[in-house]
Amino acid sequence: MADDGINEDGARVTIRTVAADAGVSVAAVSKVLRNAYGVSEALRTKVETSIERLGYRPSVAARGMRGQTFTLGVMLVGIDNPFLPSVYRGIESVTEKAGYKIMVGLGAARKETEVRLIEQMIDNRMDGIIIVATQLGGEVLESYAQKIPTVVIGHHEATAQQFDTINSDDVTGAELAVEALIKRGHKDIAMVALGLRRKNMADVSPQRERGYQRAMQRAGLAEYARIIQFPTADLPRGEAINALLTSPQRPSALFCWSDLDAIPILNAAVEAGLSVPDDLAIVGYDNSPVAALPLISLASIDQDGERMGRVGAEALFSRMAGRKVPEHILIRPTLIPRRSLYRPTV
Amino acid sequence: MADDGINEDGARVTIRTVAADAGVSVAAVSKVLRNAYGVSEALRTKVETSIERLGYRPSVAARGMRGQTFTLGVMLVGIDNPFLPSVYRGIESVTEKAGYKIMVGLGAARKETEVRLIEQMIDNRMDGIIIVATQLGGEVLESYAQKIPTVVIGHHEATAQQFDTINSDDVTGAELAVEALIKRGHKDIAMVALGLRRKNMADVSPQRERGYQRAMQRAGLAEYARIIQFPTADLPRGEAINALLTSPQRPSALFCWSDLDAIPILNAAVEAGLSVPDDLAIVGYDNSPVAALPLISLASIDQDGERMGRVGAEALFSRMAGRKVPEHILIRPTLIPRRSLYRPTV
DNA sequence: ATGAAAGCGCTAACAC
DNA sequence: GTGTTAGCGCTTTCAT
Repeated sequence: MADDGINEDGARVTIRTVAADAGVSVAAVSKVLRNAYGVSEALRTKVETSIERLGYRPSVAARGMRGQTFTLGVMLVGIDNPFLPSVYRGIESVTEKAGYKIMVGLGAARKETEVRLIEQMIDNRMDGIIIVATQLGGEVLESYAQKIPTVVIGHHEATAQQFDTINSDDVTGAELAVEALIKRGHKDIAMVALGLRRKNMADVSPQRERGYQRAMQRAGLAEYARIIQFPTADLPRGEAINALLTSPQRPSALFCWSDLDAIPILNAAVEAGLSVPDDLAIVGYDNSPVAALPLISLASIDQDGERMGRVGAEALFSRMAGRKVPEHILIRPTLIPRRSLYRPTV
Repeated sequence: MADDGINEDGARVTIRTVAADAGVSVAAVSKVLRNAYGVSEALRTKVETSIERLGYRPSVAARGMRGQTFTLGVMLVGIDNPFLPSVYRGIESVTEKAGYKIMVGLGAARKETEVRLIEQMIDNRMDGIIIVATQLGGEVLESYAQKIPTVVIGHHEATAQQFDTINSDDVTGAELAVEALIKRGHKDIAMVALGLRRKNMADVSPQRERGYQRAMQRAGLAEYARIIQFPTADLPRGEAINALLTSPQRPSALFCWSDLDAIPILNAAVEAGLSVPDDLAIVGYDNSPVAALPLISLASIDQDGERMGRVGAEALFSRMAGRKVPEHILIRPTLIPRRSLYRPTV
């Protein structure tokens, strides 16, 4: 049992145990641990041997009291959102290489929960945090970012000074979707946007609305343009979908701000006997795994979440290294065409 | 800015700041913090007032060095698994009430990743950990459980001594599925199980295989019983599905160990022109959100993940409070009938 | 009931 | 290049 960090006496193996075992000072061990400057090769190997043999593991708590914890906080908001796993993988791929740990905060998209999680991460002395898809406002974020290096992913705040933002170019994404629909001959194209309740000018949905409006205008279809605000709660959404599908002004095509709405709408449309895409074409946003299922086959805008995660982690590291001037990075999304946009040519 | 834990001088608010402000000793403040015995009402209110005014937040790191961190580690394996969010919500509902924080470890189902995460949680001095759906073996878990109060969810290890287990009654779940298929007149019922590579007698899949075998035997259908081992990697799965669907011995019904396999199979079957459930009935396991989509409508066994999470968190608290004798709890699952099992009577 | 003081395991000046 | 030592912010005896 030499590898459990407890020696034969049942005493915990600390930096002192290692120092004694290696016949050096605690400072020497600490320096080896941190790859600090000024250790001879001989000393280093001696210490490393002892560490190995004793199964020593540095206490994160003790470290956190003075130096770095080598741990990053990642706040994932909206645990069910299919977009998050890919972002997380991207972040992880960068942090792993850098030898950093991750502490995840999971939370429903409630502001108080988010605040609690951020404070928890500050309390835990994270070296930096990445906040994904938050509902929090710019002022709150600025104030936290003052205390801890911060990167925000999936939340537009282009004038932020204290933190970086990584976003999909949501305006372009919406334009891609609308243009694809126009190319298929659609004119009466409506958009389904995120309900008012949770809206906030920094959110992604309004950006997508801008792209939608722009594309419609540019194509001279401004008269058709209309945005349907969808409720965010689940229950009333069923009614909203029905209302939309049975309305005499039902559009011929729909651009949805998220697959979260597009998928239920697609389902309801088919259930109601409509043909997709003939009676109603649909393009969603996020390219979630479900959209790719053959029975669903929902065309969608792909944000490349993994890339966003990677870029975000890299930005955080450069910020932790001392960069002060904020970076606001947009990543170009792509359209994934599927059956909800056009029938495959048989 | 009294609420950011930093006072006007820019110095961090510590327990000493609070003690000075309240005119008491640091020991007194500590006692109030921990609701320790032996503090007068007067002192308590004085201290609480100061804490409030200064916006003091105890340092988790410092706490971790001696006492409890009031933080639980939750290890969620397989970030995409749709079963996990519900378990997490269950855990959270209990810990929140108890005033405990959660630190989440997210990991692909790779043993070395899992080991790293568990050790990270021990390093971070979590007060206890909940491990969900791990691939780790019983011996490894026992050895970690010796160092930290541990509860394992979704992993059968009924003889474990050092930790508790919370599981769906997977044998019963499988029986429910098979019996429902038999009731619909099926005889030639095959099972799709988790591939050999990742198998481990403690996993859930073998339990479901037992239930399948038992139900088939009891119905006198032992001659039809066969278990198809599915590869876990994604690529070869497409071929495995095709082989299954085009085989001359294609069964009339399928029980899948997980929706993860059932959904792609259902999709492929429909794409291949088969009628579900007429040509092939399917019952999955997990009742994931996708299964409920009308276009999918996959019958599935519901594990009630939220309840499992709640029960797991409660077990952990009682273990942290001193219980030594292990608990191994089974939770009865239910069948959610949908179109993949029977056509709705029109 | 309250406080003084000794650590917990580590980092980072600073001295040698 | 290596060691000594003073904290970091808290908990916890042990006096008072």
